[in-house]
Amino acid sequence: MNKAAKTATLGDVAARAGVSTASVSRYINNPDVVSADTGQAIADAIAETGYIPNLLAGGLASSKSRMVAVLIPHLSDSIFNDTIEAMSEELASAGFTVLLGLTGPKGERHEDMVRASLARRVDAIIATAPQTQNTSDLLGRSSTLFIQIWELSEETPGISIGFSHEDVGIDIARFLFSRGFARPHIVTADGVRARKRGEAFKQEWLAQSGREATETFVDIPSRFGHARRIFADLRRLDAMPDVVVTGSDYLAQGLIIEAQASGLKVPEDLAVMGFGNSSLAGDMRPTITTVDIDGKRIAREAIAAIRHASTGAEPQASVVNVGFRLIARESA
Amino acid sequence: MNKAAKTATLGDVAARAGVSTASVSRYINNPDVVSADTGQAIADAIAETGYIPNLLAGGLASSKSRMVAVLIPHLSDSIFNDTIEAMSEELASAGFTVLLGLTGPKGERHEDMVRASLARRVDAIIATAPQTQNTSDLLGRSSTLFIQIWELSEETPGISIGFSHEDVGIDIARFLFSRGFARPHIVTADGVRARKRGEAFKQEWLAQSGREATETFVDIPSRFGHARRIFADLRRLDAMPDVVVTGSDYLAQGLIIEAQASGLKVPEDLAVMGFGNSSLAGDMRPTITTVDIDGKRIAREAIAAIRHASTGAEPQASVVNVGFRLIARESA
DNA sequence: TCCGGCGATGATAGCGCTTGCAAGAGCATC
DNA sequence: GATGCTCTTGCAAGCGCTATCATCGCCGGA
Repeated sequence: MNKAAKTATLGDVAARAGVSTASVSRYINNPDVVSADTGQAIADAIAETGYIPNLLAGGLASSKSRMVAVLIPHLSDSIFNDTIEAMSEELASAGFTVLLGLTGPKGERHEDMVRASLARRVDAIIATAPQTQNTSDLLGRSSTLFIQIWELSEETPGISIGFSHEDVGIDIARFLFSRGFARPHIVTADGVRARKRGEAFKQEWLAQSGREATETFVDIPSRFGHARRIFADLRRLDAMPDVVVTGSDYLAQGLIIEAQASGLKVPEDLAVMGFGNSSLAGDMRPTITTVDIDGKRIAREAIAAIRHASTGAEPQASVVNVGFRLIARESA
Repeated sequence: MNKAAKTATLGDVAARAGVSTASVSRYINNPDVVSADTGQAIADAIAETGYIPNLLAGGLASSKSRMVAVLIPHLSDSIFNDTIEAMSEELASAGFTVLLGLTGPKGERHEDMVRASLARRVDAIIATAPQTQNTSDLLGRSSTLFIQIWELSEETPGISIGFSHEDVGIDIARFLFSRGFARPHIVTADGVRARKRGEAFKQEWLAQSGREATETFVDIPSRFGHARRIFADLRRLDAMPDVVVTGSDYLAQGLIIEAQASGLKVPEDLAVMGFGNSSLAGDMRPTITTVDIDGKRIAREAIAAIRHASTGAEPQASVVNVGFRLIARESA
């Protein structure tokens, strides 16, 4: 192993196999188009030289980078993690490389990340946040596919794959009402989606029960660490709610722990609803009633869209609704 | 916004600014080397054309991609998340793009990811897993910088930035002994690092107390969901331990919850030690005694190493010990 | 006045790959 | 035996940028 030796190039492989670089390139990208004999010769040459394709060069030449940017707010306690994990695995097995962009809890760095992604000439940008005015300008100019996930948005250019947050709010309201709860309190994170769920929930609750639900706001994201303060706020309410609706399983878990620590029983004294069906939800004591989002499905739809776009065909359905599932467990 | 228009290139900007492409390139990569006048002209031209550099082309030409691959086992319930988050932010602000590679809990896809990273000609690969025989061959041939984090490894080529897992085991043993615990039980994940901590812990405990610690093994990674089974196992032991040592705060949290659910008080009836100082550790009830790893520090050291290597200088210190800090809280 | 030196700029040869185009080979058809 | 296909292959022109080298003023010192 001569460490100083320059890495082998397509040309080296071609020379060794006694064919043209074009054939080697064809073999690598689509083995079937070369004859069996040359194919074998090339395969041998690749093995002997330890050739590793240079995808920078390949991307430049073909103007297809086979890279996809995944933009999310943050990593820890994130309700997106399961989706991102599924996304990353599906993308990898489809031959795409994932560029990770953390945009900050409030999307402070969203535009920077979009810009960086465009500079890398990614084939698509998958983001949990919508396009902003600035980013649409950028994207419009480059015609890069923009896929917004966890959302159904008709307005934004590009496609969106997700579910209706309004419907989630409505379903939760109906579910809790049917379970006989009387004084729900909703903890809404300071973001568009959570607000949509919150509004829909409150309206539907009013429609069902004729009474108003109470509400608290928290900084985005809804995380475990917020629970102490929120629980303390709850205790200060005129009437303690009988169920609290949260925007993430992490926060739900936190509230359950706080409630128990102060002697309340969950769900008897206080019930709690989560959101996201993170892996912890089914393992918590009590298990957490929550809303499941099918991350794998979102990932597959996203890849299908990327594939479709790369054929040059006209964009098809620009809004894909993957739905959600309310999972009734012990906590509410 | 003419969507069909080809994206502007360096040449377009140069033409518009009335300078050569070389000058534009210089301006972009190092604004100071061009005169103020041309600089201004170029800046205007860039703004007018909406130019976004093509980093694929740039990387090809300079053979510096300014991309760094970050390879981790998985995303959810991961003790690495805080480190990765820090890493990603530091890298982004240093102008690097992060390639995310999920290698699978047992590193099933480690080699694939290394190969993909090399094909992208990343400037460095940062991984939590060590090089394997196959990957060293690959890396040796390409002379790409390999940085192993969360580990101190003299053997592997490349550099490693982390801490001594043996020392962690020893410190935990001493700490628990000094707190007066008598029957520790250690839950060891099925991975090299956890084993190192486990062995060191057991030896040191024996040395301190003259008695053996009991041990259980779990599948890697140590996650929240394992807690039920482990706790059940604990109850079946001849003598219930008075403290259990885990490999992650998630698992520790799970055990605390199980213990409480079955009527035990933590730490009075059963104490629990975590590992990693994830954000939840300080917010749990009771707060979790754990070991803190300075993720930001690891990130900064990694970037320093990448910077150093890119100057072409000889590799400096190949093992950087960032240490760790045992944080005594309520759970043990 | 002349020359060395220096800062700023342009011309240009690649970086390693992809792909349209053309050409050669093999073969069935009439 | 000529014609027209299909299947493989090679040639060569880029893809958009960086970096080396040469050039051109211009200033200070001799």
